[in-house]
Amino acid sequence: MSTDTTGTAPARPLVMSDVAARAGVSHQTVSRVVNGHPNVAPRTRERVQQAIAELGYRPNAAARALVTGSSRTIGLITIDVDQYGPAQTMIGLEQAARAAGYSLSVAILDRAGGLTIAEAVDRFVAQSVDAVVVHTAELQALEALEQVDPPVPLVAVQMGGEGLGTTVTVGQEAGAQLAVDHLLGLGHATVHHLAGPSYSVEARRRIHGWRTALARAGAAPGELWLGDWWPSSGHAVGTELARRIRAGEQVTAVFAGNDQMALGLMVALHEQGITVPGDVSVVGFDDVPEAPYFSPPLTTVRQDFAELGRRGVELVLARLAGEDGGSDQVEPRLLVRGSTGPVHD
Amino acid sequence: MSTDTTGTAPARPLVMSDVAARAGVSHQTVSRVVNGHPNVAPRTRERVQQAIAELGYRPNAAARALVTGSSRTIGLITIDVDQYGPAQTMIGLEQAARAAGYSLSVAILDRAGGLTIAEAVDRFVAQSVDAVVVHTAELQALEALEQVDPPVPLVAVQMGGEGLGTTVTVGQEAGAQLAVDHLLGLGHATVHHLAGPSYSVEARRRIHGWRTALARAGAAPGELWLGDWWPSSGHAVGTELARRIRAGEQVTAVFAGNDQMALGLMVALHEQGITVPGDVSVVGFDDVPEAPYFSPPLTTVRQDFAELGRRGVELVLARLAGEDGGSDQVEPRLLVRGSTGPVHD
DNA sequence: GTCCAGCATGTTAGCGCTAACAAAGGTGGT
DNA sequence: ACCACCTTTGTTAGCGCTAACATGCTGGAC
Repeated sequence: MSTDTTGTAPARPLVMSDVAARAGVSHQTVSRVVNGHPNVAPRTRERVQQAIAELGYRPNAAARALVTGSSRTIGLITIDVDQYGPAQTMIGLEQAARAAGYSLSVAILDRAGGLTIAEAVDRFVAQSVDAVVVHTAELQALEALEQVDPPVPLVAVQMGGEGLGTTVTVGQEAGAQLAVDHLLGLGHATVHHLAGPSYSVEARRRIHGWRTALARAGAAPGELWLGDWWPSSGHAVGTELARRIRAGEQVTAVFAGNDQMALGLMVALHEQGITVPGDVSVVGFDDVPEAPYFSPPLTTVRQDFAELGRRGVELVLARLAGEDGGSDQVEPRLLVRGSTGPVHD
Repeated sequence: MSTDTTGTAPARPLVMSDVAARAGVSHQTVSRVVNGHPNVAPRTRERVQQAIAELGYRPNAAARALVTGSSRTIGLITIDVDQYGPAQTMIGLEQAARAAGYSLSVAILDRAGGLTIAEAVDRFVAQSVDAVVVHTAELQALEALEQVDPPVPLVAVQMGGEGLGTTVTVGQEAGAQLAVDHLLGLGHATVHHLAGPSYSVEARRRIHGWRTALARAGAAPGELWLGDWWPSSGHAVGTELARRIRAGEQVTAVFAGNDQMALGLMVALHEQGITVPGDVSVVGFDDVPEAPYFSPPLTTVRQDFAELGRRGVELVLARLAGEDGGSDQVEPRLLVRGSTGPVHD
């Protein structure tokens, strides 16, 4: 791919003075061209650029990082990238970062505690990253984060914490409200909630939004169950729920904390002879690509995960430019499909 | 998290000579301790380590990279991390890399061509990464890769290409064979295949495995359809297939190239009144976490994606240690669930 | 006791780059 | 014609670290 007029691959890596020699200038002039400094004569600039192209020269990032103190790298601390949402956010982040000339270094936390947030931040600082983005909704991580005071900007994405400075979040409360209002609008007396695990800040905020929306509408409080985001937990809750419905309890609407739990729930209800949306309406959260192909197709609240990542980078750049950046929020929206319908009595 | 007996956060970043001064030794001795060199007196070593701990010193990675030419970073070029498999592989890679003391820098290709493989490799080389791992099954990327000759080890993961040097792959042919044999064993006359897109090397290898398995068993050749990995393409094929079945065609077994297409296919068949596995048996590929909760639960071929990532790092380390490493393969296995059954006539 | 091996530690140079300063050349106002 | 000033280019120093070499010391062989 690289133009190489000499015909041979350079054994020794090229350095700035190789380019300088070829262009007949000093290495400093090459540096000025590479970094786009203004005071270079157009003809000189052109000659240097040609030498760079002919040689296929690339500046050494380590040397540059050493002298400038900046590596043009953003460190991303994330978790659960095997889930659709976090993966999408990472994609959004990487692309926005690259567009701004930064590369992305990634540390993946695991619940087993192989790496703590503080360690990850520490590693990134030693790596001279220019900023750290933390993408997690874990309460524990959030608490740990408050202890950390890195010498570089730190931006939190999808965490609902207070006192954390720069943060981008999805409007979880608004999303929950959308789901609840939709179900109440269909005539359901109340809405029950299958929430994500208690260590998740997102889950907590959805619970809060759900409670608030019910209260605001004057509906009876619903029941709360906790899952772990995965289909199996939805399945377990669904099995128990079906038993209670057959025993005569009135449960007609469930708002699940994510699509995967909604899936498990619907399958369990179906296995037990409860129909969706005939007997029970179900709303999910996320809008994973499979959601339209569940049986029935899932009504859900879409989060724009990639946008979250892009906004995260925007905040990073703002902080790097010395601005405050403040905090930002991405708004979710409701997609009505086949898993919700009016109450049948 | 860091011990800080001075009580104040250091404004100026700590350098090696700060530690040296505190421990009463030269900066070189500190360097020796940090790098675990043998010829340091135990008492001196201890004193230095204590100074490091007290000060919270971390060596500057850029300076080290500059002088050693190694950044202890592995560059990962990947694609489709929003799919379960690639995301899992990335997790496996990151954890294995971190365990070996390397950090991971990530570049995400997109089909829109925002970044080419050659550019990504180039960027990583300029970043002084110690090795590059490419994780993609795109034919185009594979071809581009053959043009690239980076000055660092390059390991390909999940690409079935030849002439690419060090490679880790999942045994796609073996996986396809498992699926076909299972279906033939249930009495199906032949097996049709809903494959992934033609730019995918994995898809091609599964097609090859499927053809071979049918031929080896003496079964009639099946029909081939191409999808794009996503549920919607499976749905389109399923709709057409149902029409033909109702028109009297004999189609009783389909092997789908991944679980998501199998999902779309099953939903379409169901919508058209064709039962699974009563009328048609379906086998998927991947074993995504949702697969047991499809209707019916999906029989599928599990790939151990995380293992793929770990093996990739093993090969990188072998190459870095000067060994050949050769190539490696991870074997898939069949999980029989509810979407396959005997033929009904 | 002498000598040299071998260990512990210090000193120096330099990785490739950018920042700061220095020098040379050109321009325009008077 | 002269000087002030700006533009262009070059020279030098140093970022924080490791490698290579230098030094001083201890201890066993003879």
